[in-house]
Amino acid sequence: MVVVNDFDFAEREKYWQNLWQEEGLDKAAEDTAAENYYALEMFPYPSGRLHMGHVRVYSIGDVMARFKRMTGHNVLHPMGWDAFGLPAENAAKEHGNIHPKKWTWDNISAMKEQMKSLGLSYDWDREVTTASPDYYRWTQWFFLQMLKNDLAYREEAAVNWCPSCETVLANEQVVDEACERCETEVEIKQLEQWFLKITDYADQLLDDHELLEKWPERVKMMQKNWIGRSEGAMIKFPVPATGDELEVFTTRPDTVFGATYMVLAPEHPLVEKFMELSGRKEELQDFIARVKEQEEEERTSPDSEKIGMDTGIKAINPMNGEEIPIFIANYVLMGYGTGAIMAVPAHDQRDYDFAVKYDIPVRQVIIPEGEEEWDVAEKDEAFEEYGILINSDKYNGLNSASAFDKIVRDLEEGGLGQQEVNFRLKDWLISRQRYWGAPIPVVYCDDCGIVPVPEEELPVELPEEVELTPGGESPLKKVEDFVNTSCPRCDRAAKRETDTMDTFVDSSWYFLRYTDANNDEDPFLKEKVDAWMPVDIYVGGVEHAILHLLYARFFTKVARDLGLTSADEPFDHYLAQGMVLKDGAKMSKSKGNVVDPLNILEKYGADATRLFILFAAPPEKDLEWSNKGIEGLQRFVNRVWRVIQENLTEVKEATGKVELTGLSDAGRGLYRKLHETIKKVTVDLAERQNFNTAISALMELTNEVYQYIETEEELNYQLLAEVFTNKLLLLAPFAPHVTEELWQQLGQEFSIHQNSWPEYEEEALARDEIEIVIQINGKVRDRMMVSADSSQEEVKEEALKQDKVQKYIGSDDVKKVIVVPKKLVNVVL
RNA sequence: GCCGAAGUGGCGGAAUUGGCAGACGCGCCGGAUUCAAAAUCCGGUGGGCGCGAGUCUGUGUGGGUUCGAAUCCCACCUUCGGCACCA
Repeated sequence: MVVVNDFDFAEREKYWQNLWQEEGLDKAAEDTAAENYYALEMFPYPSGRLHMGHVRVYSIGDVMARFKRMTGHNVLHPMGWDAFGLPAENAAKEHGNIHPKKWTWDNISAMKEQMKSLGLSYDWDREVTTASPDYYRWTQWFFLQMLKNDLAYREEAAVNWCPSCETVLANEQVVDEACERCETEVEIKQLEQWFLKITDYADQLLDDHELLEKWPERVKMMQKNWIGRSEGAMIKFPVPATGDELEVFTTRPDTVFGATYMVLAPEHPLVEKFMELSGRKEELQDFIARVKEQEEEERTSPDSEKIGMDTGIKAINPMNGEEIPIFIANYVLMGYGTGAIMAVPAHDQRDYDFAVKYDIPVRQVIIPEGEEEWDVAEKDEAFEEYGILINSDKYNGLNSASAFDKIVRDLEEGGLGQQEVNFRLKDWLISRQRYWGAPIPVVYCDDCGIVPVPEEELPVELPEEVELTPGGESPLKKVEDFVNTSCPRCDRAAKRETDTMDTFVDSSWYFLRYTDANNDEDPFLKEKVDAWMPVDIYVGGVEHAILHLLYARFFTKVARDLGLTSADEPFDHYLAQGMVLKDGAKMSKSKGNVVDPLNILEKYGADATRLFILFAAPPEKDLEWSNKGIEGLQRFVNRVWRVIQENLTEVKEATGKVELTGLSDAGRGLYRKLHETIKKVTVDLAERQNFNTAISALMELTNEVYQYIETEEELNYQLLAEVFTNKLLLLAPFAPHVTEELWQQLGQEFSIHQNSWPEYEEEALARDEIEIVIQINGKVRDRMMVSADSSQEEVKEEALKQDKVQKYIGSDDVKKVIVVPKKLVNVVL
């Protein structure tokens, strides 16, 4: 027996990584006849250290990229850096004099090295860094295009303020009233800020989910909930006392005859005017102050008590001319609809509770359709379903749906309302009072107002000399050289915008830039972007389901409407990969359960690490890290290695193609297993992205090779040569280093990664005899071998002849026999 | 409250179209090798009863459809995720 050493991953992995890089194996070609394939993983924030979550996403993406290269595709597999953001500023503050720029670039080079040591096959010629002026120049350019097309605007609004990050946040970045980054509770402030009009695209973002067949349903559902489309009507209620018209949004115009009062949110613009007229100004002021003191959470919880106060002012119901009181109450929010409602206590439980409390009339206008009866007064509960109209004048007897249409039509004719769709989604607040971001390229001129920086003057570069002191304003405000400029329009002294852009803006278009990453004339050429877009597979964490993925979809649609690309959607297939857990919890410093990939790579090597993280769970599920588990995969690598070492000389000498007819039974079995494995791994990669089952199939094949070698008297080295080379090809996307090494040892030409993916032979899969399971009354009782071409009738008869079957039948009657071809026979007694 | 996903051995997971439940790996048990160990190789491993051939039982719970259900239907429980006084 030959004594062999295990694969020396520490030395050989590095060797191959360098060689691949020198040979430029991973570069995407352009204008080839091959079909393009764009494999992308969410680019990281350059924190300086890779974590296990990174190892997982990038391993998944790399397998897909390598697999597609082998199946003859021209693959674009780029990487870059989401390099703007707060951690760089915080690090600068904490570690004294490190400039965010230096910190960021140092981290990038460190992480790049770590990625290389994982054997990831990126085309580094297309690397993008969002914090680099030649990238953010185009981020600013995008902003200017949006400004030009009324998709960017500045407005005063109630916004979320994170006191710890000292900046405003978009709604998407607030989770449970706290900052998504630092979990500090946000404050609501009235401030003037920059917004992007994502609401203009609300309908498209919703409707085009239909195009996204290869997206997880739950992600589309989350976006759907977030966008929150509801159909209804805008109705105007005249207020004779002031001459105003009070606009409300309702999804139930069919219940308009049941409106017995109106409610304004305390922040509603008409509140002030109504208070003056009410004659009870002070009481109302006290009340509003009380509501505003309530914590946001308390105020917006469905369980909290509804409180309100009558203003004494009346509105007129436009449908029946009835005069109804206007209340101010805590349960109506300024942030949704118009901040005012028509209250229909009989058909809305909240209004019902309020009406009972304040002794307001309840008028039922809908009754259930059909048998059921529902009297609101009797049940002491609102009836919220659709039904048949009553007490509604000429609309009586109609069902809700047709009453909805008729009432809306009549309102429209009278100029008193119209059909309307309302969204929960709000415009995207993108300005940030931070230094380390792309400056918003506008100038404020006393005479000309807001003036965009001319495109040829881009980028508006971030000044390097800056003092990062706290204060709640952009640090750029204090950089006089930056702030003081001249107006591009009138040339008089003017001031620059000092806010920078949300980093999610940077990441909303980076996948477009990769397609033409080094273009310094344009963000990208249309022909290049169209050659690659949409991304064929996009891999990343589901924590971005709403944030990044919604913004990226929005940007792509804007780019399309600007004529920059033909793509409607950025990502054809989104693979939402699960988290990497340790001891059942997300790895975190505070829990002390962090496993550092660098230690793991050092101890087990890149191949074993990649294999384990792909094997331990299907990609979309959370994965429990296990040090024992990775040892198992290292064992597998060495099993593959060892069996080839032990037979290397003979296998290298064996030439020629295996002849099916010349094989022994055991050889035939191994040959079949090889082709079954080719089929299985191909389907798992191409159709299911189930890397775990693909790897287990390769383990089975390896086990079978060991079986064959142990049991077969005279080894067929030709067969083994064919099994080994094909197995290495199948394993290459998962474990690129050890397969390359073995490939070379077998005397094959560099590089295995430039070889074609193996194809299975139908005839190798064929069997002369197949095993048939025999069930009696659905329970497995026996099995038998039959010739593969037996007819159903023959199988049935053969089954009934079996001793065991006869024993079970005994004296009973056989009622029925079910034959499933090539699988089983079920005898029903 | 509304919407969605999931629940399978000691553990991670497999079963792709309604057809042998538990592939593969971890762990554990046994054997070979060794002076001994590590490593490696081989075998066993859902639970109950049985010396055994066997046999009963088993995919969150309870029903149902079917010759046959982890898979389909109904009801429920649990966990996770999204939205939530949204008018």
